[in-house]
Amino acid sequence: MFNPSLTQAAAPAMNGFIAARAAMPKAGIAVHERASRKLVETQQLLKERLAPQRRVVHAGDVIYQAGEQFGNLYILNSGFFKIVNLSADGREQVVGLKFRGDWLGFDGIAANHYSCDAVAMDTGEVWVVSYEALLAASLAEPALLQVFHTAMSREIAHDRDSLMSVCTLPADARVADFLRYWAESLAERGMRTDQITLRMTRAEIGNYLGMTLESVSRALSRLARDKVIEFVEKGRRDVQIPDVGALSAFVQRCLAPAPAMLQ
Amino acid sequence: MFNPSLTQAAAPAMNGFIAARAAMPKAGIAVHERASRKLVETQQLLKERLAPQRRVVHAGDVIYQAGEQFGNLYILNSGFFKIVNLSADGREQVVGLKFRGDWLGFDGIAANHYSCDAVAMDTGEVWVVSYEALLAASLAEPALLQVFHTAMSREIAHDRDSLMSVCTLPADARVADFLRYWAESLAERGMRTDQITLRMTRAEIGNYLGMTLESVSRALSRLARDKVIEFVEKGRRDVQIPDVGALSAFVQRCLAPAPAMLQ
DNA sequence: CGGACGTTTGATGGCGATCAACTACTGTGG
DNA sequence: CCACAGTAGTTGATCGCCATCAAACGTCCG
Repeated sequence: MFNPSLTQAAAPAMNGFIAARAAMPKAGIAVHERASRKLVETQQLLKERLAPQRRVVHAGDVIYQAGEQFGNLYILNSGFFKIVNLSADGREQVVGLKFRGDWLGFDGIAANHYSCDAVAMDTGEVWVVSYEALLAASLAEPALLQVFHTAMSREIAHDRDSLMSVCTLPADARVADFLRYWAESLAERGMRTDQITLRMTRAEIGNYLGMTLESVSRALSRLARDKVIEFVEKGRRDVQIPDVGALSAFVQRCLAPAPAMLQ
Repeated sequence: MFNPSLTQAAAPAMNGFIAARAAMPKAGIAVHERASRKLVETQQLLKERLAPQRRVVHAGDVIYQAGEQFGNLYILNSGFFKIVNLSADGREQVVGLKFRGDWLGFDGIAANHYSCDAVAMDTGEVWVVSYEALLAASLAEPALLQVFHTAMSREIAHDRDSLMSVCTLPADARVADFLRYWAESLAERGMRTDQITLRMTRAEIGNYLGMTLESVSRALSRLARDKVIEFVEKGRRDVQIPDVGALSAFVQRCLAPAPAMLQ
């Protein structure tokens, strides 16, 4: 893992757009406010036009599982979900995390059955929408289709980012990037990000990031030692993140080839 | 990498459906014929209802790149593409491979600009369809929408499988699984699978699989030594795969904890 | 023919997996 | 209330896979 190998074959034509996004300063806050408002609007639209069945879930509840007949899409109104992929030989892999406003069940459309398990990690509420009903309703309200496509598109884009993290970052950086992602996700939804409660065990985080629970634990200890995060007293499940930017900086530090001692 | 760690936390409730799919015997051929026919029908539908602009591409051509304004979706009618993700700090990662019938550009819908580069790896033809035009046309022909959603859904499902491979398989198995995926992709499209031409360098394959080009090379040598694949004389770019099943078996062998010498 | 590029193969080292021991929190029953 | 599992997390010691470095070879193309 952690191979800048392609770079040695194809020169990385550094992209101005991408670089600009990274350089984005404190404008992030305004961006998050806008995103958060948009989310509320979208949820409102869905509620009005689809009148979805609401379903309360608790940690451990499975909302659909691999192999089950497809039919519904689920919109997460509160709580957290993990998406778990299963292989024929019994391997299991956390392939996604879902927050408020995210949709679940897209993977079922193509094959007409779901290909993953969707498991609640906390108390929450999901809205159940039949795929057929969504299509029908979107004839009257095209904005529904737009919302639906946007959710799918976001999922695709994020899955690619996940793959990139796993393929190009060393273990410590992956954990830092994971925390950054989690904090970003909360921020976009207008939630606090300075103190977050990880709803996953070290084993689950490790599985998601392609490493062992011990490595996750060590990485977190290292992050705490470097004051990038801080553990809240009594219980290592809560993490304080004074500065999300410090997490990004930590990732970059992991990628830096050598400290460049002199000069 | 290569961690069955989650299993130690959450018992893998082995899923009958998944197991059944793996056990699928020679029925695969019929499945592929059906898929291939379906593909032709779908392409026909798209051609008739959308009258897409056709564009011939050659190896190296970039059909869209990260940051570019979104507007079009692209349907691959022939040839091969790679999708390359770029990070702000210059890392680049091959996050997807596209074959005939696949769509490109979904990642642009959400943010209204593409987030990856789409690069041709061979001569081919893509059909250019404006997203707006697609939505408009699908009012008259709902089947278009179904085709579109199916393509997105398949992409999501496959991205998850990729993540699982990278996270749970050791290097040799990843390469074997990659070849199996490539052969499967060709088979589904009615193409020959016994002899395939990899249109990627070892460095590109390695990048896609999260390992170095040297590891890819060694893995291929090992596969050849075990007679799972065979190199065609003159040029290590062509690979013969006498039996795709042998690749799956090789993956399982890599996962098997110990040879279990006795008994 | 020479240079660029892709590939193979060997030698070595380091990151992270594995194994193991210990601590801390939680809930259960005496 | 405490004893107690049982679960989750931390930390250390060791090992092995794979990255890295290095050298050589084959192929392609000017």
